[in-house]
Amino acid sequence: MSNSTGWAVPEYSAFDSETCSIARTLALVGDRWTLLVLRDLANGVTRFDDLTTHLGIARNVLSKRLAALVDAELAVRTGYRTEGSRERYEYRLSRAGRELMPILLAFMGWGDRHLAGPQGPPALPVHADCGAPVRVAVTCEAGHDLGERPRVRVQPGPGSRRREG
Amino acid sequence: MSNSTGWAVPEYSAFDSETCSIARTLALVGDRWTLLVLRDLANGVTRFDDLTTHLGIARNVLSKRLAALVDAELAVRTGYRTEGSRERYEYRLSRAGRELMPILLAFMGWGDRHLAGPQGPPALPVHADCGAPVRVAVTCEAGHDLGERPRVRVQPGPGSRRREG
DNA sequence: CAGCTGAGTTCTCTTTAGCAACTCAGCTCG
DNA sequence: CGAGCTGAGTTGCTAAAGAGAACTCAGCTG
Repeated sequence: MSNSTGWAVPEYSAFDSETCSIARTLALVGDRWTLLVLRDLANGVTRFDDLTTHLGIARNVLSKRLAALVDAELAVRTGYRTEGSRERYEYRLSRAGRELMPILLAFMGWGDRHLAGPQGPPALPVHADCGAPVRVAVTCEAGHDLGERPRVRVQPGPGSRRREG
Repeated sequence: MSNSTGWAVPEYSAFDSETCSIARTLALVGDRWTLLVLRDLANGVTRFDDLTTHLGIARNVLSKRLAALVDAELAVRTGYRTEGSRERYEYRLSRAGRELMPILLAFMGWGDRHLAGPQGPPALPVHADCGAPVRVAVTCEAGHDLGERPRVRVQPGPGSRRREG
């Protein structure tokens, strides 16, 4: 397979699409709502009814998404109790779930640069410890900052699988 | 609104969910296939039939996704001609589309860390200029590397909008 | 001019999402 | 005690999106 440059690509298309880490991650969080649910969990909106009203998601769909997140161990369902009420449940990010933050921040960065209105970005993420604005950067092990449109080549890794069929 | 810690969150839920840059970006690329299409475009799989066979996406769905990407100016439809054939079309990432790379690399990094099999990651992204492995990092303007589970607080930005209703 | 190719469109069927109403447990109040 | 409230769901119906296969269509070759 080649492209219009005639330049021989190292046959990316020869490798299985679903084995890719992007595809595998999207299988967990790549539906229409999950990343927004994770965003809200990260921002302290952790209760069922709060999530439905803030997101505008249908209750049955939220129910499924939360169950899937708990199942994938990206979120944890824990009991809480406010006085004068029985025990209720809320959802909090797990360790693995919090490690999705760079993905959310990457989305945020792109949206801020390309989709913000004239007034500027709707939200500003800051380092909780020092208060300085936060950004996502692509760097290489040689110490280069690859900038906004990183020139990246993808090589087959040890876990690569050729496409069947 | 509060959470089980009793700690007063600065009312994230008071702000409109759809105004968020994450939500806006997901509105463009947040369906089941678009990010995988973008991944393939980034890796040189640029033609309709190649995309259908590599991704396993239905042709009508791919058709819609590509049209949406062109419409959003994330991809460009350009003609090419191989000798002995009439002009055909392929899809390439636009400037804005290439700026989505950090998002794809963030997905890849998470998947590599959490979903790779025993053999290791399926693919290795390297800096096209120097060949060194590439990674996504979250940093703050004070120069801190926030690590894998960045402690980030979100403040209302200039373009924030309170939730209606 | 018959057949091939790449790039789609059209049609039917299944899956997922959206919406509204209903359930259910335990709490408070009269 | 029983009525009503609240948060966290479930159930049932409709609407939209995706899967799969067949069909179209333009221009090229033999």
